[in-house]
Amino acid sequence: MPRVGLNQQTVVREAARLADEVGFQQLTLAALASRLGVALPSLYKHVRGADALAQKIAALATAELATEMTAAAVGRSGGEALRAMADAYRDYALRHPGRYPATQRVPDPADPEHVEAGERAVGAIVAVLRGYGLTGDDAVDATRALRSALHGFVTLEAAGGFGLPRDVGRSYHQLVAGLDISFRSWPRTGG
Amino acid sequence: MPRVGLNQQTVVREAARLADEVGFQQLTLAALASRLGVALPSLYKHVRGADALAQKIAALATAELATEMTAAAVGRSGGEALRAMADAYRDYALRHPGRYPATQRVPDPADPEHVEAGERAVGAIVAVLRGYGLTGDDAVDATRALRSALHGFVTLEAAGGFGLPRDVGRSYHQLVAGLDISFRSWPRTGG
DNA sequence: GCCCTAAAGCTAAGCCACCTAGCCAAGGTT
DNA sequence: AACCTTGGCTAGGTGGCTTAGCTTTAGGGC
Repeated sequence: MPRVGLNQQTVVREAARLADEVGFQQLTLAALASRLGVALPSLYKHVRGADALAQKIAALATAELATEMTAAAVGRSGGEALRAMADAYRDYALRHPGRYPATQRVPDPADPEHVEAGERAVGAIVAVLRGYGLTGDDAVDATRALRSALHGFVTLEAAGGFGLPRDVGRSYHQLVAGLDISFRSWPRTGG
Repeated sequence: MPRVGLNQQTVVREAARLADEVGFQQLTLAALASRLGVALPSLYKHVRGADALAQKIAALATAELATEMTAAAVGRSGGEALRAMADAYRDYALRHPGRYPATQRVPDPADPEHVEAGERAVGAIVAVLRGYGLTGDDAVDATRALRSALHGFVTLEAAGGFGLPRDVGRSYHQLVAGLDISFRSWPRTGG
């Protein structure tokens, strides 16, 4: 039996690719194993199990998303930064329909890379909000609002929740424009 | 073998109750059957299978949510209606953590009650937006924004995505306040 | 160059979920 | 009373995930 030469990274990357094709929920160890040219139990040499694999995909996807959000916002500020970051966010979700849902998994404290990726993602948002003068509790509230709006939108879009013919991209831009207005007039609690 | 006297409604209602206890994803036909005092295959006399059951729970939950949203908005308008409806929305999600995710399933065209429930839910939102003078394409965009924001928030909240100690209810109220501001200054495209 | 060992692969087997087939009894209808 | 619909059942099959335990590869030390 010739060795395929897998390691955790190759397994997780291929799993992420497969998830993008078939959907995160439909990702199965059996399909992944056959894709990698290996019998199913062999995967356990590289990954602890299905849940651990999901967590690793989450760490990967969160890191990728954080990187793209950060890249979009760099060199911009205020509404421009917000729009660029929001576009990058939706872009990622559309390009990676399988990985995206994984990004919402709460980071595993036992996985430093996952934790760090989550912090980078939130950090990107906080940096943009600072451009609106939002800090402290205000920034926490605004971060939650921004995450909710973007996540909710791309989730509903992916689920086919927007049935009407109205262009979805336009709706997204309106949503982001609304966030811009909200953040500019966000009530300052001084927290 | 004494008959238990099940029918589709009792099965679906108990399934919804069970989902609220264990989570929508963790709902299993085996657990439901044992809860109903019946062997697993007997459920198939009332429900076509696991997916059909999920769809029926979705129809039930969507109808309940639509009713509560409508009730909250009745007799109110503008920001007051928006806040009441948003509170009802989050309330429902918190009270019914198992049913809530089902409400995001796109209505089954073959199930008139499901379709009608979905229309009532959207109708409640549209009615509130009319109080802001939003109609046509503007209303479509605003509906999508509102759904995204509320759904995203309660989803992240349920997933434990809000780690910081900052009070979640306050953040939600800020989010809704932001939506109020956005809708008041929503760009009118005259669509 | 040989051997030893860690690790990467394998087969076998068990658990649990969903689903189908086909049987039997309960209970209302004629 | 006989009948037939229907709601329950058992048995059995599929496809997930997982563990146990074996084999062989491949690399490092002598």
